[in-house]
Amino acid sequence: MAREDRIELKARMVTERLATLSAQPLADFAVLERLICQRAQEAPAHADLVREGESSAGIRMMLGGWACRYKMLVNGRRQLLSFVLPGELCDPYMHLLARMDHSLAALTPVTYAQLGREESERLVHDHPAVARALWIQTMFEIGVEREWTASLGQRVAFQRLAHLFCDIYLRLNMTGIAEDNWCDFPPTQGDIGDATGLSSVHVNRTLQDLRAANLITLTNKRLFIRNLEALKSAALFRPSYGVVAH
Amino acid sequence: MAREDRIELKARMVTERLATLSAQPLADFAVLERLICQRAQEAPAHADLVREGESSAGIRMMLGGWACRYKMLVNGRRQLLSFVLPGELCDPYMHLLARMDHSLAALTPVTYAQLGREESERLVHDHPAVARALWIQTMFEIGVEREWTASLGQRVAFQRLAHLFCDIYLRLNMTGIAEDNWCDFPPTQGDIGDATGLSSVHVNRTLQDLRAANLITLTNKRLFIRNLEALKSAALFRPSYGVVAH
DNA sequence: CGTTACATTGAGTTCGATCAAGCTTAGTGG
DNA sequence: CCACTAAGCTTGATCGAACTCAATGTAACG
Repeated sequence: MAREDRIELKARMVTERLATLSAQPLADFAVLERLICQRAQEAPAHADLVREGESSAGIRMMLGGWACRYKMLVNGRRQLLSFVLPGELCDPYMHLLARMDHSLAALTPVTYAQLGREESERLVHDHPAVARALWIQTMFEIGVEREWTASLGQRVAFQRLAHLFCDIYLRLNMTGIAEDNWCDFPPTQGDIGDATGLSSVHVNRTLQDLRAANLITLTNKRLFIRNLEALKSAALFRPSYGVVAH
Repeated sequence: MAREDRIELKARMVTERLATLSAQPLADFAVLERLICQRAQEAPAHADLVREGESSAGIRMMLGGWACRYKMLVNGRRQLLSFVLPGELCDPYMHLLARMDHSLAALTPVTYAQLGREESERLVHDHPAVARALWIQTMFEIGVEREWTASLGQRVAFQRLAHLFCDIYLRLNMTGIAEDNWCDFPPTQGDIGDATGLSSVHVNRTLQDLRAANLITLTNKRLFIRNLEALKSAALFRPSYGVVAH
C-alpha cells in the first residue's frame, strides 16, 4: 500500500473516533481529515516530540505508533503521565498556554500530524464542530489521566499493572486496533515502571505474578489477556471514562 | 458587609484571575461577573457538589472555601485528585461529557457559582473571550493535576507534603488570598492522606518531620511556611504550571 | 458532660526499593 | 559468520519507607 493511502486510512481513523466520541457526523471532519494528510510526519523511537518548557505548537494527533507524556523531576526521576495511542491527541489544546508543562516522547517509531499554531486556531475558529470534538477528546484523555492518578495513589503494584493492561487494551479496542484480547505493547519494563511509579525490578516480579495468576502473557512486545473479566476485577477497573459525549 | 457585596468581591476575584491568566482585558468578563453574582450559592462542609457518574451540569466556579475533586475505588479507598481553591473552576468543561468521571466535595462551607448547562453553552458561544479564558484556566488546573501525578509516582512522603504546601500556598497567593507565608489550610490529616496516597498516621509523622526540619508549622487549620525556599527545594518544586497564557 | 471527630504515639509487618549479578536477545561491525 | 556490545530481562539478598492495628490524647460541640 502506498504511503499516501496509509496516511489516509489513519486520518480516517482519527476523524471516525472524533465523530463517535462527539456524536457528530463524519462529514463535519472532512477539513480536518485533509489537513491531517497534509501535515503527517514521522519520528523515530525515543525522539522527544516536544519538551517541557518549550513553547507549545498547535494541535498534534497520533496516527501510528505509541508515544508518552512525561515529566522529569529535578532529582532525575521520570514519571509517565499517560500513553498516547494511535488516534489520540498528543497534547490537546496545550497551544493555549505559553509553554509545555510536560514532555512528549515517541516510544516506538511514530507517525503523527502536526498543525501549526495559527493553523490550529483558524481550524477551531472556523469549524466549531471540530473544536467541540477536540475538546471532548481532550476531556476524555484527562479522564484517563485522572484514573491513572487514582492508581498511583491507591492501587498496589499488582492492581496497577492489571489496570494498565485493561486501560490500554480497551482504548486500543475502541479505535479498532486491538481485538480478541491481543494487542501490541511496546513499552519496556523500565517504561512501565516509570508509568506506574514502580522500579523495573518490581515490575518484572509483578508481571510474573500476573502470569502465574493466569491473567495475561506479555512477551515480545505483545500483550495477551487470558481472562479480561478477571483482569478487570483484579484491577478494580471501573471505566468511568468510557462514557461518550453528551 | 452585605452578602451581595461579598459575592461581588468574590466574582471580581474570579474575573480578575481569568483576565490575568488569559491576558485579556477585565471588560471582557463583565457578563460573566454578573452571571456569577446571580448564580452564587452555598453548601456546607462535607457536601458532595456532584458525584461521579452523575450527569454533569454547567460551569461551576469556587467563590469561597475549599473543595476537592476525588475518586472512590471499588475497594473503598479514596483518592483526592486536586484541591479546588477560591477563584478556580470546579469541574471545568465537564459538561462536554455526559457524565462526571469524578466527584466534587466541599471540604469547608463553600460559596460557589453554578451555571446551568444551556446557560454555559450560550455563554461560551456568545463570548469567545470568556470561552478562551475558561479553557486556559482549565489547562492550568490540569497542569496542577499533572504535577500531582508526578508527586504520587516519584516523590517520597516528605517531598510530597512539602510539594503540597508549596503548591497550595502559591496558588492562594496568586489570587491574593495568602501572603506573608501564611494561609488557611482546612484539610484534615485524613484528607491530606487521601490526597497524597499516604495513611493518616504517616502524614502525622511526616508533618512532625517537616516541623522538625523547620520548614512549616500547621496548627488549627493554619499553615505557616517558615522557609519557602527551603521548602521548595525539599519538595523538588519547579512550577512549570505557573506560566501564564500565550 | 458525654459524644464524636481528629491528632498522636507505639509496635509489628509488608510491600516495594536498592544493589548487584547473571542472562538473553538483537544489533553492529570486522 | 561470529565476536562484541548494549539493552533489556531475570533472579537473589538486603533494607527501609510506609502500612496496619491498636491505644491514648485532645478539642470541639450539642
